[in-house]
Amino acid sequence: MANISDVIEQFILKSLGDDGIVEISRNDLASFFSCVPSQINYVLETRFTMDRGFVKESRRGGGGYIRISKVPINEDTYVNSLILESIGEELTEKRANQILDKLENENIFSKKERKIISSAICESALQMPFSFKDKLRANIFKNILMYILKDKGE
Amino acid sequence: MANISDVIEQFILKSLGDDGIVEISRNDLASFFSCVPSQINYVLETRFTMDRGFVKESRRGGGGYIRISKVPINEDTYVNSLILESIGEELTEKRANQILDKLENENIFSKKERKIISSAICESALQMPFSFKDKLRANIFKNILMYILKDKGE
DNA sequence: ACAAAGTTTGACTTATTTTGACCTTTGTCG
DNA sequence: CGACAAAGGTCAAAATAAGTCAAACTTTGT
Repeated sequence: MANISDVIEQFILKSLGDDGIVEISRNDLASFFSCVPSQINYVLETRFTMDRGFVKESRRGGGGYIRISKVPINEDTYVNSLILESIGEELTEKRANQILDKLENENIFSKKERKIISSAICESALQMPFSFKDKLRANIFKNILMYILKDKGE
Repeated sequence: MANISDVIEQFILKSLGDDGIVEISRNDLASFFSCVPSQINYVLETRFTMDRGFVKESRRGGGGYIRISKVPINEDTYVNSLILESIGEELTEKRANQILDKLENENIFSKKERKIISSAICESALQMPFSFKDKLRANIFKNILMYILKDKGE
């Protein structure tokens, strides 16, 4: 964890209240971590994504803020939207892991199940003599999710 | 044993902690041994293979790393023999399901876990414009098993 | 002596983070 | 209203790191 982005991410995660909401000041955070303000945007863009279940709101000007909220989801709706829209035709490993973060967080998959899935779609699993991996990954992922919808509760 | 690859191999092996995990920086290691960075990849490819019980993860960019974990593959278990001999280079869907039956029977995988795996390696998941599926399936399957070994008990 | 196998090297590629210059929005005060 | 300060936003260049691949070289076995 040697990069500052990860440190800031952890800091923000810890700052989330019980209601899953935190309000930060971009400039304050940046100066607290001695980095440029846009670094904060970078962290928000790469880590507090919709895929991971975060919603961001902000305001500029005096008294400006950035509010980050972790949104609760409806399992069926969420899984459905992953299959139908969110994943699409191609899926990078990074994004897949973000989605898995969320799915594990929401107890749709256990820790072990999540690891099974990530090891099924990681680079080393999809070793092949040409580049088709993201398509394949999307396909495998959706296939697993379809099963989750189908056999829920079993 | 005077070649640098063997020396680097030994160095990495010694660096493995009690948990069997070590995190290295490719560039640092290369400059420590005065070799080109890709030499490190060569060592990893030839010595820290799945067959020898190693799992590798890495990240590029600032704060990048290569993490090597040793999984207890030397214990003579069913899972080990699957990885080392039984599965081999190619695996049909039928045979995969036979193996999964047994793994579920032995409580290595729950019913749900088993279904996740079978949906990750079934025909429809591995849809692709040519035939390579059995190889891919073997690879994915072994990869999953490696992770199971790696995180056993967690 | 030669072919096969294994090792070394480096040019090129891809991924990720860090930094900074410039832009836009909002609030306040004269 | 208009100027200005206080926030946050955007985007691209630079820096940091790892990955790939093939050519050149070395070792080994027959």
